[in-house]
Amino acid sequence: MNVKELYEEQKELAKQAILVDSFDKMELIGGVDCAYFEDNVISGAVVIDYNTFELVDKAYDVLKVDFPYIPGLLAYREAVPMMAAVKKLKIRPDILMVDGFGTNHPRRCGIATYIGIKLDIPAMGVGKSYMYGKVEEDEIYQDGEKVCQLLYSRKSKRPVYISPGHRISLSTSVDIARHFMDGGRIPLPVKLADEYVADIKQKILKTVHT
DNA sequence: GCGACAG
DNA sequence: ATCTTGTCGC
Repeated sequence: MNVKELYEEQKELAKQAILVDSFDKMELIGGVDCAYFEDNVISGAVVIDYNTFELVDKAYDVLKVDFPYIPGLLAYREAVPMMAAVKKLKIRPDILMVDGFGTNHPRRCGIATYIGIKLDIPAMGVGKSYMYGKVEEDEIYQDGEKVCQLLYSRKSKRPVYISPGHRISLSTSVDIARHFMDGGRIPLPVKLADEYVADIKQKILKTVHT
């Protein structure tokens, strides 16, 4: 498939995105992220208890990189690995927090939306840098529609970009992100997933000298 | 043609 | 994302 066809697929998936809360509970929140070494992708998923902030489950996978990084097409590089890690979890999270964007995307199909639809699971995006759209104050608009909220932690000067992916609204996504913003810049689920894959990476490099 | 667009 | 030392600040 060429870039043009992938663009079309994203537009089709975007049409299927449900941007209103569509779940009956949010007790377990998942976090997913990726790390790299040579031509491998390490994907990791964690599950955090919304009320106690405890880590209740985690799983990872290591796969060969099979797609380059192309702005706007990150999902085609990291979605399969991330979904593989999520499928290995023993405990299913009620909502998934993905490192990246959701509907705040050139074709309204960031990796959070992509994964949410593919796995039919509520998903939201947590981006670390500007992606797309008209910035007004601390929110971002596309076609006059609010698609992203900037969140600033007490410390950091740089915000985190929150956007809904699938089966969840922007406001609820922001509520959840705020709930897990204890101190640091990155919401807990994503932060733990990030530390998790970084840890797995170190263990692998330490074991397999190459 | 130019610019911009996560990780 | 990743390659990398020291260094400024709470």
